[in-house]
Amino acid sequence: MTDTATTGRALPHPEPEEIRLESVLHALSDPMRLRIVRELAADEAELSCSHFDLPVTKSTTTHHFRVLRQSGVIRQVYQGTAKMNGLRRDDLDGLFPGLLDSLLAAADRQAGRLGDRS
Amino acid sequence: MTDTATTGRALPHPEPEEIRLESVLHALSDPMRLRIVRELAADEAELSCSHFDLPVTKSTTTHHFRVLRQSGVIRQVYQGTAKMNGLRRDDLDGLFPGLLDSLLAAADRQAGRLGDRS
DNA sequence: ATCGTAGTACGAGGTCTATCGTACGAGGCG
DNA sequence: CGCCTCGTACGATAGACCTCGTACTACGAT
Repeated sequence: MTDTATTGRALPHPEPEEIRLESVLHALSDPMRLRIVRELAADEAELSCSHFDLPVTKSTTTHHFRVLRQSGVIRQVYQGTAKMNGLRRDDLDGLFPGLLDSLLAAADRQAGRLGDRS
Repeated sequence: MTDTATTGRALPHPEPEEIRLESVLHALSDPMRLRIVRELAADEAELSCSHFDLPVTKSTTTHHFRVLRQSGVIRQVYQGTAKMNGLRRDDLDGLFPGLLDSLLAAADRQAGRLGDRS
């Protein structure tokens, strides 16, 4: 009641020890999902799914967010009808120190090189 | 003639500027290929395909090495009937500084955590 | 020249993936 | 309540991917 948290029910997330590097890399190997993660990292805040303006349908968007969540890259929480998404920075840094930053830096670098102005 | 290099013909490799982060991540998201890359990094030398004792057939092995080469992760050179494989450390470090080391460290960490003794 | 070894090519099978469309559920707001 | 928005679920489709087996090439050694 005095809880500021979620209204809806919970979503299944992998425990840190269940997160597999291969799954994380696979999740990030899709351009759409890498783009989502970059935006999430840039804003440094929880963002709703609808905040993203992806060139795919809603169904496909749901699919990509689910892949990211099930691989352990993001955390999703219902907040009313919206679903807030946040990077699992702490968990990933604990498991693979420095990896996330390197990946994000690599993505930034490539985006700059290719002229994909953020 | 005074060339110490290859006997056979050349294999197509992507130029550094053609290497895409997504392709690299996809290449490394397969357990068999990640294993190959880890061995390659550990030995710090060029290894022949047959040096690897993978639990798949020769055809499949060829396939995985091709994926790694085409994504820009390894360099392959014919040397007689053997094909020598080497990590493209310099090119990758130039494109994505620190990424390869982070990835290898992450893989090592996970292998240790899961008891996959090297 | 003959054989053996290293690796390729090609095709097939089965699985997984990305995408879509439509129909549905849950929550906020008039 | 009725409606709109956010997101899900399910089914379908087309393409990619991993795996294999068999037939083949290239090189080196006997």
